[in-house]
Amino acid sequence: MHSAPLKVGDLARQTGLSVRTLHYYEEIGLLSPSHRTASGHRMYSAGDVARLQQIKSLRELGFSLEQITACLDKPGFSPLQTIELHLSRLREQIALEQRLCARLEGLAHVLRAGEDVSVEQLLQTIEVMTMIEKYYTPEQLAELKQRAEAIGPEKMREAESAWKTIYDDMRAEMQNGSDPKSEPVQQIVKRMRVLIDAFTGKNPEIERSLNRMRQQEPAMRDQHGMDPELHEFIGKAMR
Amino acid sequence: MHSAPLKVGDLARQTGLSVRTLHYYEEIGLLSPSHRTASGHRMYSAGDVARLQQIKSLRELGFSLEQITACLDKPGFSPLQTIELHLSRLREQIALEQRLCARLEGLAHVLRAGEDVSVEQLLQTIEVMTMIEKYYTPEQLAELKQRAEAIGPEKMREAESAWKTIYDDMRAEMQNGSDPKSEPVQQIVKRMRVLIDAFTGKNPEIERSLNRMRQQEPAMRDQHGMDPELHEFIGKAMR
DNA sequence: CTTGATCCTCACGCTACGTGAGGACCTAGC
DNA sequence: GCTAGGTCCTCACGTAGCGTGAGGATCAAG
Repeated sequence: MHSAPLKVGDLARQTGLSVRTLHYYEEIGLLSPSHRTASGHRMYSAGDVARLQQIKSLRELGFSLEQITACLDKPGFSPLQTIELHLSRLREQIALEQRLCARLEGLAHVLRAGEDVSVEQLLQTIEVMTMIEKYYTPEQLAELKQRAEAIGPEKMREAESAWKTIYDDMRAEMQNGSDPKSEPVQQIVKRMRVLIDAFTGKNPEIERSLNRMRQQEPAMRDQHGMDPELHEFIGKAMR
Repeated sequence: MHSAPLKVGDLARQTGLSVRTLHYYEEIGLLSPSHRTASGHRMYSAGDVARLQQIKSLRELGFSLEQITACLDKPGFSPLQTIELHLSRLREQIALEQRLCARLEGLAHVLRAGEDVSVEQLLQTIEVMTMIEKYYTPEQLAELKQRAEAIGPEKMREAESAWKTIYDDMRAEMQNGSDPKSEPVQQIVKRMRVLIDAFTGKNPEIERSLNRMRQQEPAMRDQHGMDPELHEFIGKAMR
């Protein structure tokens, strides 16, 4: 009536584990076969198989072999507490990975937009992203992301090139020796206003964050071929 | 103008890494200090520091040290593809962990309901849960879960005890020798119907799954003190 | 009796470092 | 010049959960 004891290979096939795994489980005292033949071959009884099933169940729940050993061998063991601890850690890890996922998605998005995906481009994008995350609150970032999706990628590229022409025009005015308060310069400032409002959504908090970042991060300016004099000139023009 | 080279301890403090980590990065050829003193002390230049910053950025994105080495040292390297691969694996892992989380939550929920949280209780609950997951499709499980939440835990416990009295009453009828088709037995069947409908939500798919499980899993019956004769009797009564 | 499958133990490999051990070097104060 | 405390060096073992051989014994079938 009782099933015959199994050899390692048979048990391995039956459970889908490897022979090495069963050896290891014995090595750490988690599952020892209840019998050995005279020649030293392991013989697993039905009870051993049942225990292995339990081990597999607990493994699928993500417990470590050490925890499983404690759970199965210590008599007064509280599983609920262990599970809750395990759960809290798992939830934390998921939250962490989701944040990471969001960052990677953003990164992939940016890289897909530009065609050159060199390592330098990657590293600079990362740098910009971490910098951005430093200056904006998570809520602001969510708002920015939402607005970016509403606007669409073509409009984003248009804005990108609009900034370039604005900088070119500004530089031309500066090299002409124009007064920052003069009419043609103020016209360019109006074009900047439109773009900035499109970016910030006229949210004053976001505009403050943007200004803080522009002031404190010299690396940001280099991106668009911005030099200190031009920066100074634009600063005057915007007042 | 250029910053002085740093010793390991200084670099470690500056980056928040450990000295051992920096030693290790050199060991695997990821970051070697560009100079050593005559006595063998490592001296990290500003360029080394910059490279370390890049390494840190890529590490925060979850890349392995081997991937980072490849990324930084091979000239023709496509980051986008790597990131997308990384992303897909990460998303898969998150999905896996979320399923695991749901299972652990269900487990914790069941364990909190009953007061005895012994290891046997835990293992039996796991067994029942995996069995349930085998017979119902994920959509059906979601439906069941939703209904369970709508009903609330007290009603669940009421249903639990209602089942017990139904089994008791049925057993009494059986031991009285009643005909399964007789009026009092059919009254009990009606009470069963109500409970089953409450569980299945009158969804015929779910009822089919339930019947399949009841037929194929003898272990399920033992839970409520069900024996083969009683099972047989109830089967006749329900036709 | 041979042959191929299976079994045994031993032992190194993997990741990304932590944690000493034992000894050389550096800087400050005396 | 000497000492003391801090910092540096290399070497080497430990982690979790096995994978992957090496080299040899045992088993079941023909």
